[in-house]
Amino acid sequence: MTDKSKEAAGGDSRRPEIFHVAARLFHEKGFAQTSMSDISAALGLTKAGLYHHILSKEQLLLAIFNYGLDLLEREVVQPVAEISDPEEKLRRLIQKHIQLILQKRFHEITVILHENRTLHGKSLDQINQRKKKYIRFLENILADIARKNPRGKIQPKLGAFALLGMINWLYQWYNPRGPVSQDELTEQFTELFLRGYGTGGAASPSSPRAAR
Amino acid sequence: MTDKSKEAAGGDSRRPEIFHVAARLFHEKGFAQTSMSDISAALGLTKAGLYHHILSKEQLLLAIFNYGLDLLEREVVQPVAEISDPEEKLRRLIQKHIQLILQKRFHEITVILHENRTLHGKSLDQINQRKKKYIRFLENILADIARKNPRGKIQPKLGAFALLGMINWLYQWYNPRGPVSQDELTEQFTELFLRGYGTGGAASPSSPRAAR
Amino acid sequence: MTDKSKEAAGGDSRRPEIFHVAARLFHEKGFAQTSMSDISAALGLTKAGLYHHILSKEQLLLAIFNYGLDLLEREVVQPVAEISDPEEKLRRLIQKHIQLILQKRFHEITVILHENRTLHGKSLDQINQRKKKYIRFLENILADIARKNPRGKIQPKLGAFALLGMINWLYQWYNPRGPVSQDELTEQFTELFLRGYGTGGAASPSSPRAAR
Amino acid sequence: MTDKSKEAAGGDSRRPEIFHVAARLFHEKGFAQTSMSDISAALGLTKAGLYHHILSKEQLLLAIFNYGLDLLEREVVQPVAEISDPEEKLRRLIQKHIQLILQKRFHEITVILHENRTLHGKSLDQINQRKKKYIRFLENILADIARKNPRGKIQPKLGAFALLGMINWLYQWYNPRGPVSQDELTEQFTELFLRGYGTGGAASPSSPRAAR
DNA sequence: CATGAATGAGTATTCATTCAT
DNA sequence: TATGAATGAATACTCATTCAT
Repeated sequence: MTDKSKEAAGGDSRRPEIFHVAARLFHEKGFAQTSMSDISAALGLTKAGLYHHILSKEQLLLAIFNYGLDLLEREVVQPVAEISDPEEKLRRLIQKHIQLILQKRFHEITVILHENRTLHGKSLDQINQRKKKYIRFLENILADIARKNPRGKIQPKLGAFALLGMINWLYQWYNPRGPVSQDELTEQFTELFLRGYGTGGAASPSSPRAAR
Repeated sequence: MTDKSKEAAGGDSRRPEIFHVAARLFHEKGFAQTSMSDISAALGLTKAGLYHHILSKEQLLLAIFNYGLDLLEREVVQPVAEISDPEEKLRRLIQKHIQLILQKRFHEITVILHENRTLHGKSLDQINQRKKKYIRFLENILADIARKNPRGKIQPKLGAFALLGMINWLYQWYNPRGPVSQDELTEQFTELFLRGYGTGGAASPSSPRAAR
Repeated sequence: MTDKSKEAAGGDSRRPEIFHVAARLFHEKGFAQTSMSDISAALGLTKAGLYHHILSKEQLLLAIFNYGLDLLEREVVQPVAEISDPEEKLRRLIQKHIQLILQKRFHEITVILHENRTLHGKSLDQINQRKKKYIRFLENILADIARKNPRGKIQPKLGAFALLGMINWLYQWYNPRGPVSQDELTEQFTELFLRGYGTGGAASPSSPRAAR
Repeated sequence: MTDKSKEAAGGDSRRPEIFHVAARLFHEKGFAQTSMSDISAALGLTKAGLYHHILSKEQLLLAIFNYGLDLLEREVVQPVAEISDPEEKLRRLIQKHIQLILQKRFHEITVILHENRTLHGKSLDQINQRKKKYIRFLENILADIARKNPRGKIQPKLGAFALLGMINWLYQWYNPRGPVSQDELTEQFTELFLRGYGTGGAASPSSPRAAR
């Protein structure tokens, strides 16, 4: 509220730009290999100028983490939560999660995935809690499906981590300008996971369009 | 014989120990956040003493990468290559790859998975070639299965990366002292992927025992 | 304006002081034996503070070289170039060159003479070109004299290097507070070289006064 | 006399080779930039092996200095001392000194000229005394000439340093494979200096042959 | 004689951060 | 807001030298 509002979101219009540029650099070179000089230069600021907007390098990383997790909640969790059918929920979650990783604020998400061991103490705890919340959200969907469909033998927890592994690993290899389109990718990953988990193998009516 | 023996494998009995300790530290703190002082202290050496055995921090990382990829070839590729039935090949690869990540030289493998953007130039090229060789090995198995079993609709390339994502992501969450045993994990991941990829869902005769 | 102003000349008022102090230390102890710590301490700065003004030790040396060669051009070449009579040109060059070595920015010039093998690559090429330009300037004067005065049998090139050796060697032995005054030195070196090269031995009207 | 005779010359046949190789490296890269590793590698020894022959890097440099000054005395001073005519003495000294610098043990002599500020304390004093002895030897010759030939007005001390400057500077620029032969160089430098100093300008009967 | 292993002190350089202006 | 100057602590790496074997 006061002028010292570096931590609060209010009144600093350059902060989203700073987060995004920093996230891009953290993604490209790694957090430890990116200097505050790199970031300020990429922003057209001096080092001291950058410090007018942020408190420290670690707080900057924390802000990026929270920004990325905000996106995850807004772009994946919220739309999915509004759906009632569990299988349809899962289909949509896969589609939206892939979409998030591949298109929206790619760098912020990648930093979350890669700079796992970088945060410490309270910051780390806070982030881990938000991550766990998402995992439980996914686990619950899988448990609902399993209840309706006793054919499957996969534990929801293992299914959840398998699915997250499949999707999160994308940042290590998937090239959006390569031969596999995002729609194709989404369709095949959905098919692979749903059939593997023991849910109806046929493609659902909600055929994946990369809804934007 | 000369000082150059740092590059050759011969006659430096402390090198394996150095690799393992360094790999553990790189895994725990990250490559960039681990100082040569950390490594030498963990080895009970001075910094200069450590440099008697290695050429540079980057060469040390490269050596660890190659050591880990040697393990992958010896412990996963070679045993699997001797099998003839494609589906049996895949089952064994999943089992052996999980085993490698969870038990054998855990740190070396984790460093390979995590410190992707750290190497540069020729070292990076060399490592990437070895990685691609493994991916092609897995793709070929999947293609063989698809040929025998036209029911599946998953492209071998996407299947390969999905499987690698599932398994490699383990290092981010799996706790060997947690409630899920390694056998259980192996069984469920095998079931999930094989059924999802479109191969016979019934458990095969080679029920997974974490063969040691 | 940006951090890049290290390379440009503008707006860093401490740079001349830094050059001079560094040149003094390089002269006294040699480039390799002078540490950046020595230089920063002599300037009343920390090491990191020194690096705020310069890019590297090698760039610092290069800057000193160029500064010294600037002096040579301003204090020797330009005044001499305005004279028309070749013999008078030579007398003035000897006087001015001795003056430069013994009085003006002694250290900068000495570093140029002594730290010959220290620069590398492009920096070395650039400096060598500037040096060669001066040698050709002197050679041309000697060639002009030889044309007018066919008595002499000394090749201009050998004459030039002999003269440069005589004068540049001064930094190895001449003590300004010793029994030989700078005027006396100038007079005798002029006499020795002109008579030896085969030009009129009588003292010229421009009797050497160490003009300041 | 005992086995500890590292300092004495006796009983270590590899020492001359070591001196020469070290002198070459000191000349090429400078004393401070040459590591004991460089030297031992160039000799095909280990570092510790090198230390069986020498006491320290500084003692090694001192030994090279003394070796070079031994050469100067043997190859220049002794032959010249046997001549009686002063002018002939001077001619021969010029010829022999140039010869020493350009052919015989080039590196040892160059190190003496260049690594002036490197020695300290007693070693420096000892070397400086030997150097001064040579300068006085040359000064005496010039004084003898001046006594016979009152035409000259150059002080012997200044003449001596001028001549040493001309000749010693050769190591900075003269290329033995260039267009100027060593005989030509010797002849022209002799002519230049003798005429300049005020001694008979005509070439003497002892025309310079690069006596080997 | 020779060596592999080791070291204490030092080197140039970088970095996140601060502060007077 | 912004900056130029500055810093304390750290970083990867090197070096001359020693010593048990």
